Amino acid sequence: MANEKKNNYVILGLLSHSTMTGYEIKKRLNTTMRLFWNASYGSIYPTLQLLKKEGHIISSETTEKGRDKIAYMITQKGREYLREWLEKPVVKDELRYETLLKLFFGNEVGATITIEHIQAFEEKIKQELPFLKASVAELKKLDSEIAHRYYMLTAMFGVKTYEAYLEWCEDAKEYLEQEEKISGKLR
Amino acid sequence: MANEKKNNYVILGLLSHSTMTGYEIKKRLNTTMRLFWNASYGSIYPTLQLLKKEGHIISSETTEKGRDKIAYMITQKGREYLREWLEKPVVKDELRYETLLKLFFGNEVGATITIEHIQAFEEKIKQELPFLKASVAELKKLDSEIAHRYYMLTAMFGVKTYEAYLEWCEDAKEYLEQEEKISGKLR
DNA sequence: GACGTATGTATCAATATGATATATATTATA
DNA sequence: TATAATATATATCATATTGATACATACGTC
Repeated sequence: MANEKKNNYVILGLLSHSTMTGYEIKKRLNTTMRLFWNASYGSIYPTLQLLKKEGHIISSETTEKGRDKIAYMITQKGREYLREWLEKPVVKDELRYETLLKLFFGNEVGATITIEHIQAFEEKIKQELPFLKASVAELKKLDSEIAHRYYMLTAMFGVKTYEAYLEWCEDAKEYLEQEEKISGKLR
Repeated sequence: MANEKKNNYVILGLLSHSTMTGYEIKKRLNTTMRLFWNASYGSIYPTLQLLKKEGHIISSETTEKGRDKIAYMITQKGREYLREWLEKPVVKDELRYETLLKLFFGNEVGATITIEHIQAFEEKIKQELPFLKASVAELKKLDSEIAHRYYMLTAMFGVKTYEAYLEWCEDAKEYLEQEEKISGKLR
């Protein structure tokens, strides 16, 4: 098996929820899904064209007030292709924390700079957490609509992990501040 | 600015710790760093050749018992190049949870299959967590060696997040099992 | 009327993956 | 003691993906 082209499934998945344009797909990835996936325009538009050629989706072009837009809809064939993949076990979760990478090599630049990286990470998480919590609260109200319950799972995941991140940030900063004192004394 | 070529820094970072072969670099990524980064042979070997050409590393070839190996060592220039990057703020942490992706589209295949994905995720985490905890315990003993303290930070991160993952797995399964009952009744 | 932001589609060089090929060394197993 | 499996070691390549950029219209606001 060659390279898997996950984008096929990401796009089909979103189109299984509703008809969308490429632009709207990107917006979903940047909002609802930002916690666990991303894809660039450079992969979205070509993939849409391929999926269409393969009969997994169909398109309908409209001109709204002078601006062209192409909305895509999943076909039965596309739905089956998606399901096949969804039923297969997960191959690999792929995490690339640039923050942790810089931390891991932190000895090269010292505790002060490393603490700054942790601080920046903490601030970003603190900023996003309230929105995640608001999502969970709102989704709770829509509990009876089964489709929303799968979104809920990912939002719950976000809250749990983000809270763990924040706990770690405090621990990590404290741990490094000890070092700063030690190496400060030695100098 | 074009594409950043993070592999440059990953490799230089590892070589800042000690002299290594390409194979050893890959092994580190698969073990110590697996929690937060990965890179393939297909990028490691070409990058080593490029870094050498740019004077960021030097190589020494040896033939040990008929098997060739090329060990790479970081230069002063390489160290400065690495430091420059380490001092810059983090651009973006990139998380691609295939598990969450399949969950998010779970409505297409239903609760039973989705629970299986959660179960598989949980088992993987449960298997790895003890090793992470053992790392933390061992690194605690080496506390006085400052270089190890940065590794410790990432191991601590692993323990905190993995424990959060496990809590979420229980919540998520319970949440979905409710649905199974509901839709079971409706059928 | 000008400026910034949002909607919308598209392309491309640079980068990275995953598979595969090729060899030798070491360890386990029959 | 053969032999199979696994570990060490380097390398290449088709395919996938990013990040940047280009182009154009629409809308809000100062």
